[in-house]
Amino acid sequence: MSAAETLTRSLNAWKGQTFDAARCPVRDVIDHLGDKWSTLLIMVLADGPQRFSAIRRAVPDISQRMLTQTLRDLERDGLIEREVFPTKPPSVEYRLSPLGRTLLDPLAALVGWAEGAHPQIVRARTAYDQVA
Amino acid sequence: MSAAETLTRSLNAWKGQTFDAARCPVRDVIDHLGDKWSTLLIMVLADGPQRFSAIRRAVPDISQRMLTQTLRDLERDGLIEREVFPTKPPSVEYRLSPLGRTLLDPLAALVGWAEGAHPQIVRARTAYDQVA
DNA sequence: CGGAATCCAGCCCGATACTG
DNA sequence: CAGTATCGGGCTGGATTCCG
Repeated sequence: MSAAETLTRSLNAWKGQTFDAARCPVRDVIDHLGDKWSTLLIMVLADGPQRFSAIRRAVPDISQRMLTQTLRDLERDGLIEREVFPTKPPSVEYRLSPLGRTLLDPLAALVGWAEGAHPQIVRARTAYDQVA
Repeated sequence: MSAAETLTRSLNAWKGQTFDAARCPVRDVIDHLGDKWSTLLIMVLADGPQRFSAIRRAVPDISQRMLTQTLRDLERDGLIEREVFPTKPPSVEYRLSPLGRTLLDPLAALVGWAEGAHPQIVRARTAYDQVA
C-alpha cells in the first residue's frame, strides 16, 4: 500500500462516526508531539539516558518549567522513564522506554525529510513573500 | 546508521554554534507541521486534489478561518499548490506539490506508529493518573 | 540538583459577520 | 463558493521566586 493510501485509509476510518477527536491517533498522539519541545527532547534522549541538567544543557533555550512539564507529559504517555537516585544532592535520570524507542524510526524519517526539504521550504517562503 | 544515531547527529550539528532556532530544520519545519491542522490537511490532500469545501467537509471541526490560514501557510512553504478556476461562483482547488508529496512517506510512517502506539499510550496515561 | 508555585504576555484559534 | 475582517477567550510557554 502506498503512503497516500495509508494516510487516506487512516482518515476514512473516522468518516461517518460521531466525531471524537480524542480517539483519533493523529490528533491525540501526533498533535501532542507537535508541541514546542517534545520531539527535541526525544532526540536528546535517543543518544542514551540523560540527567535533568544534561538535557537542559543540550537544549539551551528551554526554560526549567517547560523542561519539567514536557518530560512529565512524555512520561505520562509512557514514552520515557524517570529514575530518581537518592544521592545528595539528588540526581534524576530520564531514558526512553521501549515504547519510546519504537518512535525513533519514524521520527528519524521525518527529521531526515525536514533536513532535506528545509532549503526548498526556505526558498518557497522567500518566493511567496516576494509576490505578496 | 541507526535511527538513534541519525537523530543524535542531527542534534549535534547545532552544538557550539551561536544558536539560531530558525536555521534548525527540526524547529523551523517540524514544529510548524505540529500546529493543530497541518498534518490533517496534508492527509486529506494525499487522496488527490480537493476543493476548499470538500476539504472542509473532510475535517468537520475546522473553522473557515483556520482552514484558509493553514492552507496559506502550507502553500507558503511550498508543500501545496492552489489553483483558482474563474467560474461563477469561483472554485479553488488545492493539491500537494511535488515537494509536498515527498512528505507522504515519512508522514505515513509516523501516522502508522501513532495508530499502533495509541492503545499503549492510552493505557500508560490511565496508569499514570491512577498513581497521581 | 531538580523541581514546584505563581504571575503574566503573547498568540493560537474559534465565533461571528461581511464580501466579490 | 471561497474567502476577509474583527473581536475575544484560553492555553502555551517564559520569567521569577522559593523549596527539599
